[in-house]
Amino acid sequence: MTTRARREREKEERRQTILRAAREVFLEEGFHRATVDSIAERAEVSKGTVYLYFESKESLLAHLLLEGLAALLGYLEEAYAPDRTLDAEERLRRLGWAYLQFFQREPHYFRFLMAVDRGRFRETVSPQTYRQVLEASLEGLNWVVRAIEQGIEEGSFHCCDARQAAATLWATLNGVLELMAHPLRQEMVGVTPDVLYRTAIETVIRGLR
Amino acid sequence: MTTRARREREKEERRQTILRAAREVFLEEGFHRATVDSIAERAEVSKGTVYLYFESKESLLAHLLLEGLAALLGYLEEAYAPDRTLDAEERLRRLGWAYLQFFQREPHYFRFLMAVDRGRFRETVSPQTYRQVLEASLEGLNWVVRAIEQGIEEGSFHCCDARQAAATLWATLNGVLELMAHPLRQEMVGVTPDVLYRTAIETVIRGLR
DNA sequence: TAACCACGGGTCATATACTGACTACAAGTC
DNA sequence: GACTTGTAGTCAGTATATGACCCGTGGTTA
Repeated sequence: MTTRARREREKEERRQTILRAAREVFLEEGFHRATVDSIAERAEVSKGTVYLYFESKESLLAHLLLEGLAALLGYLEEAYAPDRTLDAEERLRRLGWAYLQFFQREPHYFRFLMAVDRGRFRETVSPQTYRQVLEASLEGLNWVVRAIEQGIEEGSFHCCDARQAAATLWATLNGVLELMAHPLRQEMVGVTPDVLYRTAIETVIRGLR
Repeated sequence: MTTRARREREKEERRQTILRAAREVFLEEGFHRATVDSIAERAEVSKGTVYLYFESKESLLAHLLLEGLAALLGYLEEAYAPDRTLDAEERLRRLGWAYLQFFQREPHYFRFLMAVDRGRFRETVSPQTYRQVLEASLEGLNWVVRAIEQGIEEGSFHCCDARQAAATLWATLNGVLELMAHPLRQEMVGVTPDVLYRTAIETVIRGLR
């Protein structure tokens, strides 16, 4: 039936509407102060409908996080290009660029991931959700780790703890992205954000040689 | 309830989807050959849903016509500006311009009105629908009639049958609009459509003086 | 001419989606 | 420790959508 496709489309749209509303309310109020009623109201549905699409308030949070991370992972995997042969430095540059892309194209997800991962996140969600989020995050970092390990094997990077090095790169880039959101800081630094971003990547790469 | 507004919006959207589908199918197949099943399919709903929103196949046609005419009447009334004082010629120019606007902004309605009003329309619909459509059409023409009568009263137009003059203007403009849809004819004439349109209006007005 | 059949307008019992008043309970307040 | 408040989560009731079906019409064949 032609109808089938349309109905599924509409269902997915409603789901997304609810997720978007939840994201906004969580960002504005924080998870604890946010109420399911206000999410429902923002999404223009009844509370019952929210529970028709998501089993609990926490699962709204989990879906936001996991879908955001899934999107990021998509960007990273494509950048890494596992089935192409690229040298380690090239891979790192591409991964860094992908992260910037994610930041620019999915600003909501990015902001949300950043906002959630501070404060008492561990106590907020079930151990299960916590584990899933942790695993997805690690999976992201792993693309970077893999590129660095490749560089060590190839002899172009000096020997070091790859995970630690990956974390350094990640933290560095976060710092630059954070700066992008603050015009004042940007002006203080006096460099356009993308030059700064590129410089940051190159600096870390040089440090790894 | 916040929900209320959204639900009414969605209902109206569905209604419009069905109307649009009906318009397309009627134009492609003609009223008789068109089937309600194919309209439902195009609108991605079941036949039952079509009958939930419209009571019959004919009422689909009637709504398309009457809503199209209502839109046109809106343009005309605004152009005539009953509560402002304008001279007759200015009113005619504005009415002509409004008709062009309608043609450009509501091409679907325009095409549909043109297409339906030939062939065996009278036998196709109930006398009731026929009367309503006729009345709405006359109401449109009446704005033109009124402007011409005003010109006669003011002494700027020579005495004539206002209705007949209005029909002349209308037919003239239809001719130009028809031409607009045919690039070849346009090229033959060698004048840009809006110059032609303006000329046509001015010619008729001059003829009325 | 009569028997048949395919088509398509219109119906309605059923299925799906949505609602919001309600319950239960946790966290504060006196 | 009783009492209030606020909110996560439930469910009986309602609104909306579906498509198998009914039935008349107009065309076809014997």
